[in-house]
Amino acid sequence: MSKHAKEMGILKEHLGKHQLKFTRQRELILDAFLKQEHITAEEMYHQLARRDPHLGLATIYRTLNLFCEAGLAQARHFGTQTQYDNVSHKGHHDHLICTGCGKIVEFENCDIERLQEEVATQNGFTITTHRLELYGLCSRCRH
Amino acid sequence: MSKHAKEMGILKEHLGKHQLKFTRQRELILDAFLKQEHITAEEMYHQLARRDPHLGLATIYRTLNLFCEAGLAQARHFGTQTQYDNVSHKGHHDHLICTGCGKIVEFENCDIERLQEEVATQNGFTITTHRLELYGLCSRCRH
DNA sequence: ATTCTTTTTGATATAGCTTATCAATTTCAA
DNA sequence: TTGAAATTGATAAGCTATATCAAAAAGAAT
Ligand SMILES: [Mn+2]
Ligand SMILES: [Mn+2]
Ligand SMILES: [Zn+2]
Ligand SMILES: [Zn+2]
Repeated sequence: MSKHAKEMGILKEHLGKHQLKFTRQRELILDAFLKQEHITAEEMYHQLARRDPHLGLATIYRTLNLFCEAGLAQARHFGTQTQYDNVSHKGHHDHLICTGCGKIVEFENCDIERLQEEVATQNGFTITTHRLELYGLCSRCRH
Repeated sequence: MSKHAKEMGILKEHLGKHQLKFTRQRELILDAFLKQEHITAEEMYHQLARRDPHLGLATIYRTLNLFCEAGLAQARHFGTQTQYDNVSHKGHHDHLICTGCGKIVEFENCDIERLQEEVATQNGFTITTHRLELYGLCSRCRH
């Protein structure tokens, strides 16, 4: 049984439902993606260049977007490049980002989530998604 | 006494401190900017094309960024284009954004702000900025 | 008012990231 | 094995924002 059998199964299920095919590239990229928490398409491109020098950047982008549709990834726009967040093994969360070293810490706070709903209700809105990012310095970078 | 005398004063003070010059374009753009809550550079470009067809897009971008440095504006990245937020007459706030019609509602919630600080402290971070955006449907678009 | 230095402007090229295009290749069900 | 349909990789194109640079404008000093 392969290391990422469960996620590979989720992908295959998604592929099956949408008349998409299981390819060597998709397997390769999923395997590498699941070893990361957050990664950009470019980073993944360089990382995989060793294993398969012919893998195209467009394929990386297409495949990471496919993972988003399959629920395995979520695109996040922290800086200039899109970060693909590996959400295969976790639920909703938000982020603390160190502007010094780029460190990203995930957190979940029910109280904040609840207050967001309150704010929305007060203004007649129904929330579908939200984005909460706290930027600052981690303890190491502050000193 | 002009309509935006106070803000024009803030701009002039900033210009004076930084060896920058007061130009016809800067005056024109500030005047138009202060009539908006949120606006993109392109929108402003088209709006002002009537008054001054020769005004360049680069000048709009430069000038709106100048307003940010002077504390009159804040750049926000809601969608694909940067929204310049007119903060000349208000303090910190976050946003509710309707994905149906594009409506933007501003709000401020001290409890959320406080909880954000708590989260940061728990993780050894010192927050310098944050971004909180709630996306959903406004009451009109839900029905 | 004129001169002169510095800043600004507008047109356009360029950058940076992501998606679109398309011929060649691969998948996979029949 | 065959053949229709999807995928891939190379590269062009799209889109927003900034960089470049010669010409124009600002404004302090004369
Ligand atoms: Mn995350
Ligand atoms: Mn605002
Ligand atoms: Zn750090
Ligand atoms: Zn709406």
